[in-house]
Amino acid sequence: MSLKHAILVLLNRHPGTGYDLAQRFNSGLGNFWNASHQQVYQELKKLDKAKLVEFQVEAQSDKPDKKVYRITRSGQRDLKAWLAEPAQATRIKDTLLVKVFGAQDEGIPALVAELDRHIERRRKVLEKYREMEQPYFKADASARREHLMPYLTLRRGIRHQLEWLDWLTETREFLAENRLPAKPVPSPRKR
Amino acid sequence: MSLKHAILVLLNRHPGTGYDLAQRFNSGLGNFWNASHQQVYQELKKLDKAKLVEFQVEAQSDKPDKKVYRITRSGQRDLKAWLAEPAQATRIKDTLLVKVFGAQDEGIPALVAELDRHIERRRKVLEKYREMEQPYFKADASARREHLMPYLTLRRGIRHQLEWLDWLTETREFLAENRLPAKPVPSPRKR
DNA sequence: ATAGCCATGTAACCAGTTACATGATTGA
DNA sequence: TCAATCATGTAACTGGTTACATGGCTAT
Repeated sequence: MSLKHAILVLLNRHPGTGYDLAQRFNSGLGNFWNASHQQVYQELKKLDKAKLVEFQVEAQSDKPDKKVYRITRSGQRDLKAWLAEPAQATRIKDTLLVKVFGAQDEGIPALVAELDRHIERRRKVLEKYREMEQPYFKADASARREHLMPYLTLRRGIRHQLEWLDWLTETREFLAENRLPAKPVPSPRKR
Repeated sequence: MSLKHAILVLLNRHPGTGYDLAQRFNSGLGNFWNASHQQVYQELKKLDKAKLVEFQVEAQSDKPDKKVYRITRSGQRDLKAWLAEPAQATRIKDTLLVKVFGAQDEGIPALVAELDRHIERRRKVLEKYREMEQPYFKADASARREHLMPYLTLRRGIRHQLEWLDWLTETREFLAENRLPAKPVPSPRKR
């Protein structure tokens, strides 16, 4: 698990409320690590007890009061140590693939429709990522350097969607046209 | 979740023991849906109670007795209904990406070493998948038709490893040489 | 000897999801 | 009036991991 560290990473960039963190988990880092607000609030409580984060209550007249959390020194030490640890490679864990694996003849038309839905969704996500990519190239060198790490992970997201779309469309074709793959997956040659 | 259905999918192909299923979760389907033996035994117990699977005890003199599970009619109905349901698209959830996102200047050399380890591992997995791909192309048309669905998912696995390697190597280069990406991720043109 | 495979399980814990709960402000 | 956004939380449940436990056979 690394919800703990995902939160530390976010607070290390800049302080924020639990609500705010939950929002950030819907974009940026959230594109490859997600958490609900319930989880975030619980985790912040734990992190506070462990003195890895601290907060200040800000009273607001128009909106509810908020607790603005920030990372502590000890939190930064913990984060640094975690970043240096080796991470284990994750496996794919995907329901759609279980369905493709298990599909029977009668289920093929329904599966093709399902693949179409996924193609649609992946296209939209890709579009969103492409829009997120633009500001990086409009920025000057120093801003690019500052946002390099998030941008590198965004590149992973873009590649990931492209790869999905590639597989989804070829698989859709094979099943819809009742054809069999004729060749192994091509290895891209080095540029 | 779909451990329940992953097990039904496996037992629908052919019967097996809990131990056997746990093994199968380390290859084939297991390359994109994993489960430990502890989980499998618990789940089989539940599935048995729900009458979706049944088992027969086979006594063995040399090895411990075993329970061979098979899917029931009602299990097949359940599986069929599940296969027809839409699946939601999964998000990436990956510790390595959190680390890349959160890395600070002092941590870059360690991160490069980490990326190298991941490149090594992904290469090995790819090699394994490439070996798994060969029998498919050595088989005749009817055997290919029979193993089509598992092979299609294997193609996803291969593409996935290729995509990872692509990203890992480019990211490694950017960080090791302290260069910035000069262009957006290229879109592959249609073949 | 020792490690690995076959074969089964329990118990404790941690992570994550869903449902429930409150309450003010703002815009359609 | 209804939905959305800001802001916080609790409770119950489900899924998944780690540790513990047993025990015989086979190959190095």
